Amino acid sequence: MLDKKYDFKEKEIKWMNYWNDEKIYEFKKDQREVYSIDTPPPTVNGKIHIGHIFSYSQAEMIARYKRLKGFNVFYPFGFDDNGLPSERLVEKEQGKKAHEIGREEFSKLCYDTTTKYESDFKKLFKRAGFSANIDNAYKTVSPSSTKISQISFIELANKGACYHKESPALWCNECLTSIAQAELETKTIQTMFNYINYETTDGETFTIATTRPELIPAIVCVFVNPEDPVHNHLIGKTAHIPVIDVEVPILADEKVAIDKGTGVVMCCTFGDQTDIEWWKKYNLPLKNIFTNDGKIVDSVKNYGGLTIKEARAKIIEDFKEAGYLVKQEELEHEVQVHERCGKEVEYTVMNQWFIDIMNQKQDFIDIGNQIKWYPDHMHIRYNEWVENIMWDWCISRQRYFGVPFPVWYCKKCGKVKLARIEDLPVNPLVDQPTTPCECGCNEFIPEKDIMDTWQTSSITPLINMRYGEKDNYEDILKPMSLRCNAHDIIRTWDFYSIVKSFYNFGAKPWENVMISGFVMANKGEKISKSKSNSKMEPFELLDEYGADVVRYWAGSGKLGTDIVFNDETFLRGKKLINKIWNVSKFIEMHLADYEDKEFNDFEYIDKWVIAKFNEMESGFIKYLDNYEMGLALNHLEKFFWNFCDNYIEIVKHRLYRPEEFGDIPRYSGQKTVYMILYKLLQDFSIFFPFITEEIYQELYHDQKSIHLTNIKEFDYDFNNELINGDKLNMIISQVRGEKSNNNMSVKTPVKSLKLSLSDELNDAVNKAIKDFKATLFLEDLTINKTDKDFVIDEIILDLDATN
RNA sequence: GGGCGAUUAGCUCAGUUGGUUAGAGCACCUGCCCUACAAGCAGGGGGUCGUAGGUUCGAGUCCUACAUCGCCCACCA
Repeated sequence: MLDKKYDFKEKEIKWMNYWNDEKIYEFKKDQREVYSIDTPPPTVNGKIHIGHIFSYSQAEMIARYKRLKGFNVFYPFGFDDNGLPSERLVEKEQGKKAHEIGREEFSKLCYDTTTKYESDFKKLFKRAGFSANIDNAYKTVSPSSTKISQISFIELANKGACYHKESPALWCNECLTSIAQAELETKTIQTMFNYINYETTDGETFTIATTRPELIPAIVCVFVNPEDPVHNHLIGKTAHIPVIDVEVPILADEKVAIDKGTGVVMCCTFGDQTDIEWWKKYNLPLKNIFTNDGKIVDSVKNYGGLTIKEARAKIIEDFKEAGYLVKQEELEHEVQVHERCGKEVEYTVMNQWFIDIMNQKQDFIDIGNQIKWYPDHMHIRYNEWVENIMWDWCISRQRYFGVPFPVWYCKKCGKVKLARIEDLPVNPLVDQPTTPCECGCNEFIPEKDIMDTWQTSSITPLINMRYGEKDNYEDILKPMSLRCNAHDIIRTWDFYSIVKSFYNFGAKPWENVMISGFVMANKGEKISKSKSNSKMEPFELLDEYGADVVRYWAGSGKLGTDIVFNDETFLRGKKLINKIWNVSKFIEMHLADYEDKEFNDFEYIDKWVIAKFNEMESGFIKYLDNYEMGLALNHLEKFFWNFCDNYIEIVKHRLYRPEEFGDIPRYSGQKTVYMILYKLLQDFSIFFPFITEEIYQELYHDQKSIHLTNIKEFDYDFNNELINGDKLNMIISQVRGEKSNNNMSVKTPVKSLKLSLSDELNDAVNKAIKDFKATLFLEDLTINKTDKDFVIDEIILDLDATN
């Protein structure tokens, strides 16, 4: 017997353990078609927020749907624990910077800390009813991931797709590492636009405008546009920069915007992207005046040793004092900052490893075109990113905790020495190459840098297929069926994965990409950036509402669309769960003597509701096939409430009173509720794995778990009853309305009802006459003919009846 | 400045390929404890579908322009 009230606290733990013990979701190769899901390994930075539940649940629902459809679902899980996010977490917890702790100890701390936080994530996802392989989660920093990551790297290097070069790169002087374009964010800052006078050596004064006067000591030339009538006569002259007392040439370039600032630009190596372009194009000298930790190098007179900000203030002061500062304007503009720390990025020139992006853009677009994107417009977003990218992918990081490059440099000739595949994984700081350099030298300098964390997380398809191992899944995971993630990492995870798949295999990594939205705390306020709000803490929500209700919220809404957190949706979910429980209790009550057997003598209303179910489920499946789990749920929910409020209200009389209606009509009702509840539970199990399991085990139990059953269409085709059954229900509804308008109970007897009906509807009413009369508490029915569907001519209520 | 999305009831949102009187939940109002459920049931009020044009027999839905909001990117001279 189902309990009077559903206690999610008790039941959810029970079924969580049951699924675990019985290995309900375990993957084993068999003859079934595989559906594989490449789910994002969460970044382990300590913060678990409701956004995790939201987008991960949506993919989880797809896993459950595909399982119900008969696929052998391969649903691995992992953690992205290497790299800067983990390092920053540890630095914060220790209150010390990595270099103060020391490389080895720091790495160990990172490993231990991430493992600790991962266990919280595992708990969370299990409690939320995730059917992924959580216990065997991979770590992107583990030896096996390291090995695969290094194999991938070596394959790229051997193909010439990956190169080592001294080149300008984006630099974060907070995190002390180079970074990639994808790791940038834009931030609006208030700054000062400074107008400063320079002079030509023949005595003409001209003005430049800059927001970054501290870069003046790095000036290498001045540019004007050759089309600029006011300034083009300066071209070819030499500019004298006061205060710092240097002379630089004045050159022409059409990229200078005449109407921006003063129309005269100084080029410093490097202040921005354009400076780098000009530096390459005109072969300009290099004046690297910043130290890696954001100070002016000592060799700069007067300013050496100052921080960038201090230098900015002092230079302005000096130019002002000398009379060269013409004016200052307040300016609000966007600057690029490092997404991990929010600090403005600089540029630096050093030896780095890069993956070729710029030469293969079209291939990346082509692969994007071979993948189906849900929703479709996210594909455009991907294309936009690829088209606008400006740098090769810098994968070197001057950090500690991550995958080491399997690389040494020959001490004698300097040549790059790659590790042999069979020797992987290697750590060049500890291990030595197993063969000498081509030049014969046996001494090597190890590569100290580690790889960008995306270099490894972009190969989750390879990690999932255990690439390079003997016992692998390459045959079933090339390509994987589905990649799912939120829209913030299209440009990183999705893009880089496509890059890697292109270089490693020359093929797409997945068939489909499903992009979920973001949870917003308020309109325009990302949850990850809002202050912690206990109302939205995942564990507290799970405690208060239970996993099924939390999943209801997560599964609502439209794919790819951001949602604002609101607790009305939780309330709605709570009501739905409660209703599922209650109607199941009702049905169980009437199945005490039920035996399932072949039966074809269904009552009219039973045929109608079976047809309604079929109609609903085909729409339901259509939504799910398009990864629209929110719309699918909505669709199912709508049917379900109608089923309870309309159909159950009709059939209950027949179920309660066989002496009045007969045993066979009662059996028809029993069979109908038995079959429909089974299918409803299956459909709902995608969203509510716990309560559906509880009811399923109590009432059906034909498999070890509802999550091992398959959905099949009803064999019955009762579509003929659809339209007139709906109309019959409209009549019932209107008569009930009449009672309600008279402030009477729905049980108020109807003394007399006069209807005019079409022939078809007349036929339907006759077939369902007993149900019809019982539902309305109708005593006397008169039917006339009409060419309309129906007209209610007269309703006489028994007004003396006590409510 | 470029790209994408959104704009529908007081609030949160549905509205499948254009087709009768535009839907749901919450909130509000009126009733109803009827042997599954008051976390419920039966009803009700409430919308010129962002603005202006256009295509069409017919537009919330298609086209054009504009406005507002959000996201991504570019813009550090």
